[in-house]
Amino acid sequence: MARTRDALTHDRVLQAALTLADAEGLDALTMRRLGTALGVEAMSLYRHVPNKEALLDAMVDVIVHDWIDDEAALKADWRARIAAIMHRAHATLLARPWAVELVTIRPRAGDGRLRYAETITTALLEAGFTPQLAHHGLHIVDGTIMGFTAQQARRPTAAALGDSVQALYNGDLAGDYPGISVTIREHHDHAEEYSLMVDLVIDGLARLRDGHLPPRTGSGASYARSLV
Amino acid sequence: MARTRDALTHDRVLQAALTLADAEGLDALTMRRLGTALGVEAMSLYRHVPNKEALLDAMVDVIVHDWIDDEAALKADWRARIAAIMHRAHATLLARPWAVELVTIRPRAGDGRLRYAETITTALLEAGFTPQLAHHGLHIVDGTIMGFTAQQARRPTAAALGDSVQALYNGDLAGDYPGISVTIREHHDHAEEYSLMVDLVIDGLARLRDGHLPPRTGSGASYARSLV
DNA sequence: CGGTGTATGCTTACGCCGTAAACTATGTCA
DNA sequence: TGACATAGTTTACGGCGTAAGCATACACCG
Repeated sequence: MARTRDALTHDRVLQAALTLADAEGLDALTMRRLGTALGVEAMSLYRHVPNKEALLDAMVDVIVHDWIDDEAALKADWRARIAAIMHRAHATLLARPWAVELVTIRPRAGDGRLRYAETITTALLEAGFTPQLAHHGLHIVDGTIMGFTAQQARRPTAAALGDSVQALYNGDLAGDYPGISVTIREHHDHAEEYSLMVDLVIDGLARLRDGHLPPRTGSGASYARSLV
Repeated sequence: MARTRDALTHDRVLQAALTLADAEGLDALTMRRLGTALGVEAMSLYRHVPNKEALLDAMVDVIVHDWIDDEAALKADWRARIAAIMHRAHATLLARPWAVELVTIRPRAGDGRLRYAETITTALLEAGFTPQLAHHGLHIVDGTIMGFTAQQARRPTAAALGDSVQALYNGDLAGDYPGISVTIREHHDHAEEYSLMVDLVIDGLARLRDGHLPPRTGSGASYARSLV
């Protein structure tokens, strides 16, 4: 049945997978359902994708690549460049909350992820960071994107978040948790908060580059030891 | 068969789940295998746990609670207090890499997580942060823990990381990715890098409290728009 | 001491999942 | 025309989470 028309391709499978995940979440992305979405049996997909893992990795790569897909922004000053990537990543992930899980966990690096890392690294190197500090910087930027976004993407599901959080809003637990009972009602603009963090991180990087070491609190080794 | 001896309890199930995940990873944690580990059929577990999701949530709560389980450290100066929590969290998660996936994704907040949030929040409030800033601060700290740790926990699996990273080390891709080809060989001490980030974040928080706003790069709204 | 109610764990079964293996139908080119 | 490669199908297997109903053994009461 090698029809020429409507032939399946790796890319059609990949796009359909993204669409399905967008529409119904990651749990709905099964090989059978993906097949159905493409009008095809599940096993047919295996002609174009070695296994589901590889498909997920490819999805990650598409998403991460998108973060640096803005030529205009990438010509600016290093701060603006990195800010652009961070904001784009944030927006992408909030639009596709299911992707957070994939992006934060999957280790396999395809071209998209490498290019993303490359873009940040060269921005830092060109801005006068030492290779060592650029390396740290990449991890700092990457970690900030993942951590912040994971956390904010976690929130929207707050409808089904657990009674405790409801109770907190009602002030019912003010005795047990006085601090968060106060702060939980604070005005909360995700974008604004993220923006603050982005600028804080970029400013921190600049200060590091210029030799302003933050006051050290300790190496952490003692805390690690206290776990045993 | 309500034996008095060796009776199953919620806590025994929970502990066994943690042990199994520690020993063989999260994929190995199935209800059947967990039952076997406890010398019991899978369905017996459901007398003590409503479903697997709830078990995973309970595991998360144990882990997060552990982050603030250090009374000595929690009496110190606010910087040291937050640093202690962050380092403890990092150490815990690196020791239990499988937990990263759970902790970063699961939204349901039990007592452990609430108490963790409470501890950080009150530390900040006591240190003179406004409720608004304390709220941001909690998210900043939490995001940093998750993001950084997820990333570092991702690395160790680098053995099975993909040929591209191997190639990078060999310098084979220096043409395509000149920046990371240079920086990837940088000396890399996870603990030291994390320490740097912790201090950078805490210093950033202090500066925020004291009114030193970092130079703003933009609200991010434009990048969000550029996605459409 | 014997009977009974109830908590605890077991058995069976269902509908999902990812995917291995073998098969069939199609289009290509000699 | 006929052989071959390619694309999609069929069938099947072992594993998953868990619903439903059953069996057992203890705790308590008379």
